[in-house]
Amino acid sequence: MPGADQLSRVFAALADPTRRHMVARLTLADATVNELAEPYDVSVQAVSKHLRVLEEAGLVSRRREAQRRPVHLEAEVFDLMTTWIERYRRRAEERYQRLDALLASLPGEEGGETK
Amino acid sequence: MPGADQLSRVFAALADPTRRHMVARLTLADATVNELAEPYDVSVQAVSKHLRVLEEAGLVSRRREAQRRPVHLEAEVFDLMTTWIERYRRRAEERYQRLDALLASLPGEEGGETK
DNA sequence: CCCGTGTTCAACCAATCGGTTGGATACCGG
DNA sequence: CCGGTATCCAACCGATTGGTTGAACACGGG
Repeated sequence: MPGADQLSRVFAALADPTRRHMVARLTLADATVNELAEPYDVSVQAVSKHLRVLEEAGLVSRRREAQRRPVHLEAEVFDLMTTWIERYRRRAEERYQRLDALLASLPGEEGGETK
Repeated sequence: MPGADQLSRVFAALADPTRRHMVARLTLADATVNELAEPYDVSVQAVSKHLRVLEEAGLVSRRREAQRRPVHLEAEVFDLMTTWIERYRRRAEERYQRLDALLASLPGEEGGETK
């Protein structure tokens, strides 16, 4: 969507299985729109639209090469997601550790809610 | 999307900044719908809808506790994403290494830049 | 028991999405 | 310059999204 931040765009782009599949294919080699369209039974224009979504998310770039416009994966954008995910995963794990410590320090049966 | 796979659901769920913010908050502590709704100027029903999206993605669960229904983060689902991401990031990196090796082995004039 | 608080369900709405078809546009080879 | 191939832009369509409001449901405490 228009004013969306890049992280939202990246997640949204990868929410579509067709686009994930294209990204997977592009880890092997750059490809043209027609090559990318071949495995699916949708129109080339639909694939072109998917590529625009991936491009606006910063996941791919296109260069001009004669009539062709090969698509190239920009894998660094993955870091944006992993940074976000790892940050909160770490926080969640720390929370579990605190909870475990609390439970371990409790003397007995059930007890006093300290909140 | 009804028939979507879980990976698509997780990516789609996190494509919304409000939902990402809720997930971030839930790494600190479980919370009720009303507590989660408080920071935003949308209706409680809208927040309830967001929670349903997160729940269908497997990112949160809800238990019943008197009248309240506290929401709990299920952080393991993050692994689904990191597995996917790391798999293709690795492939992309391997591809770069092959490309570098190829370039290094070329009898080239310019560019023997080994970095 | 029933009132109030917390949450969900249902209908509706505008905007967006993923797809289509049809018509530009860009570039190369003859 | 002209034709062909590759790609994009524009208009349209049905389904989904994120939001609204209003009513229903589920409990626990006086």
